[in-house]
Amino acid sequence: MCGRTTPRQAVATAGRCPTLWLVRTHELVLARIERDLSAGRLTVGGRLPAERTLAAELGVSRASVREAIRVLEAMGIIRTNVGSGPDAGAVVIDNPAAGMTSGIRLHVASHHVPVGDVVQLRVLLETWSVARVADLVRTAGTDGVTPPDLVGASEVLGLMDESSVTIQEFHRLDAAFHGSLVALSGNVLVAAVMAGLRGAIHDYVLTGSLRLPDWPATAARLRAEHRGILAAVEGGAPGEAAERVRAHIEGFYREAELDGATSATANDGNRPAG
Amino acid sequence: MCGRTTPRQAVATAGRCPTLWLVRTHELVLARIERDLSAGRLTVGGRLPAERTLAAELGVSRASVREAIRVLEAMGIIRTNVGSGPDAGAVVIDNPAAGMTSGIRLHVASHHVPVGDVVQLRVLLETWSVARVADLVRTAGTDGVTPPDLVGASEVLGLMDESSVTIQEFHRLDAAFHGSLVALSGNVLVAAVMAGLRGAIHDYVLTGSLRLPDWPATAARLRAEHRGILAAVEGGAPGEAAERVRAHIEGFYREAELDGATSATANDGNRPAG
DNA sequence: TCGCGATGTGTGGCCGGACCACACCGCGAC
DNA sequence: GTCGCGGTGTGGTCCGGCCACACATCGCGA
Repeated sequence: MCGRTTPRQAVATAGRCPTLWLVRTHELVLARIERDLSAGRLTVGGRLPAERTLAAELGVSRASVREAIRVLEAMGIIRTNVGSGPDAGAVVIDNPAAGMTSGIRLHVASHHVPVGDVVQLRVLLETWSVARVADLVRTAGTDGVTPPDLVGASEVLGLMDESSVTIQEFHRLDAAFHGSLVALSGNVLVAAVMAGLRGAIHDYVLTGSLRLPDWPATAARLRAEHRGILAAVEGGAPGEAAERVRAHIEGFYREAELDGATSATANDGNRPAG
Repeated sequence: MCGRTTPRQAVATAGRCPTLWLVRTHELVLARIERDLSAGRLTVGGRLPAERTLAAELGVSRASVREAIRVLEAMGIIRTNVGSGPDAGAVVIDNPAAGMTSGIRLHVASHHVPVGDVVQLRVLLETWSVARVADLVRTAGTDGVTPPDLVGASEVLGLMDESSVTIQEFHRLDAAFHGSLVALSGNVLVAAVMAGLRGAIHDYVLTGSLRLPDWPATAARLRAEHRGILAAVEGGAPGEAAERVRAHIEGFYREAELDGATSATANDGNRPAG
């Protein structure tokens, strides 16, 4: 036996311990939950069994259950709450962006993923998204496709025009605008990755903005570019929308001097602005 | 005080507990490690302090440290090993794909991210990558750019020609081929996301392949398509390479009947906008 | 009868201590 | 010199406990 005599040892027919059953205990819990998710026994909004219950059911310690729950929480699969009532316990949510955000942020922190790569991927996803949405606008009606609803994005732009918005609020609204456009592309995974990218470098963006010599001027330019992007989308011009988005994003990162060398071509001069 | 009197309580100047210091203990550990990573005190290949040491340093319990370590492990930031020696303990690695894989897989399992969305994103990333690599080939030499090294990809194709490869091996090599092309694009984040996408739906692909009526024929077609993609890349033809990749991926998923409705617009053909 | 405080119950959060298997390291016997 | 064996430090696992929290219930007094 191993690690104290335990119910789990009853499963191992015979012999040594960890290397033999070759999965750590918390992975066993993860597997169980993933199965429940897959089989539909657990759906968004549902609740996991209580930690103590789950531990007893699986014959593992509560500590192992908690480790698994932490992982799921980090992935944006569940959310935990103390207390009692309908919202207490570990409820299944679906927030892929959360996991993306922390994961990417950590890898950026470990200096293995350059900020430039993040920006590059963001440009790729976002140009694709707006092009797609613009194309939906263009083809709407011709084949029964309902046109995408752009009022949300438009309203956000209205809020950004308020002169009282702080830099923080501005970026929050900016995220909302870009996010709503990407969401209209219909691909939830792309939207999640996008949100993750944004979140991962949010601090960089904020500190970069605070360094800008003339934020009001920059903000005004960004507002105008947003209008232009939205107009291109509303006009059903995929190519123009994509190009405007590309210029918008790359321009800002260049101005904020966040265009750190991409892992791509670190050798050729990728610091055009000086 | 709260949760038994503990060193940590000394930090809280006064008052209630969890909601007041509003971060869970393991997040405190995560923050510390992220700081160390960011500051370069912790680099790839380095080792975290022992769990007991870390717990003592931060004034938290070993359980909380372990929860944080589980999260980092799930993200592909660290890898843990028992025993002693240079490889023991929690060593910093950098495997973003691992976190992506499990994260995406879980969200697919929870029925919130359709397989079709995964495929769509894969097509987007991979067409971009091969187009980029092909463009690098095309412009190589003209401005001091060293041409990408395609021998690795070519060798993998050679291995796939062996008649003895099983379906499992075939898909492993297929992943290696696509992975090497994406890696040549130079964007490590794109490569990581790609690997994550592949891993997340690997089981689907495998079972889908086993269902195919005539696997040898399919395999032969896939091999030919790989050759075509590689030729287009080697020939410096971005557009052709991208189109071949798109057809290759979409064709396979359609044949294997894995092109489940995308969350996007299940009605129109999921053409990448344009 | 109605309102409201005290009490009960189930939840996650956290702790400390314990034991195990493992891998290495160095000492001592041969 | 070589071999064997115990010491040491590591993660892996478990147990039992206590706390704060939020809700549900009951009982008491107005």
